[in-house]
Amino acid sequence: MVTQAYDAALRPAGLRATQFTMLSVLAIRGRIRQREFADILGMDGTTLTRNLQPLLKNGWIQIDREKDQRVRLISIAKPGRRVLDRAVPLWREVQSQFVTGLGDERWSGLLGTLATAADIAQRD
Amino acid sequence: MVTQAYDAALRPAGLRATQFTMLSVLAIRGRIRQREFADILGMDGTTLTRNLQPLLKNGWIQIDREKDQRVRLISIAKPGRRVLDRAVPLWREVQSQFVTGLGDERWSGLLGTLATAADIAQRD
DNA sequence: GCGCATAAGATGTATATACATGTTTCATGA
DNA sequence: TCATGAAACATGTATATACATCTTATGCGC
Repeated sequence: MVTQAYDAALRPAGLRATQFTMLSVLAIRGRIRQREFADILGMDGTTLTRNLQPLLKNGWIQIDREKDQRVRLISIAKPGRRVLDRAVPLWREVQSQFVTGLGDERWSGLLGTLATAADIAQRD
Repeated sequence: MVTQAYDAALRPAGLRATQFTMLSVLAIRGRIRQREFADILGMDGTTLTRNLQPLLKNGWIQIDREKDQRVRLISIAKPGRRVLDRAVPLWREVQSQFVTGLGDERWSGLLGTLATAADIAQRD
């Protein structure tokens, strides 16, 4: 339900929640190896390979090689920055609805609890 | 990451987390209308239509009609109960890892916070 | 009883997700 | 130097997810 709310809020910008997250990471981190990108997103490597396709198709990202020909370097392209800029206010709006609705206490508690849950999930 | 942990734990039983949830609801609630089933799961109606297919293919559920020919009544079938029975101990194991790892305090806090988040998500 | 709005599902299309496995490239030890 | 194992990524296949739209069946007003 939460993902549906974020998807609905971002729809006017033409972005899904996953795509918004991916472009945001690229905007903040700059050019990054595909492998490291998958780790940051907590996403299986093969999932990332598929999820890059819509972004590439729209010209929102760029993929380069380095000396090591196995590695792909992912970066956000100018059209990607434009669509991200249009999406950020929409994201802020829905984000603030959740933060305000939950209150600072429960909001920060949620972040901490989910981080711990992710740790537990990776222990196995 | 959490879903991946549940999927991995349930794999020996041949169930995905979503399928475990669906069969559990059917086991508890008995025969139920497809529409109401979707509401309980917080799942779009068309998503439920697709998600029923693997369960049907495996003979785990049964679909009946009632007087109103538009309505489909979903119920768990015997093979579904068997696979669910095998899966429950696996689910308990991974479930207890999260509950124990988080502690009762944060666990119950998480349940309450997520319920509120779902309310907020549905307000729009 | 008829027409029409509505309810319940199904279908077309697109994205998201991951496991098993395949391919290419690199590093490393004999 | 060369075989071999490992790293990085892609592909085959299956499931999960939802929006737009379609089909079919009901209910309701007149």
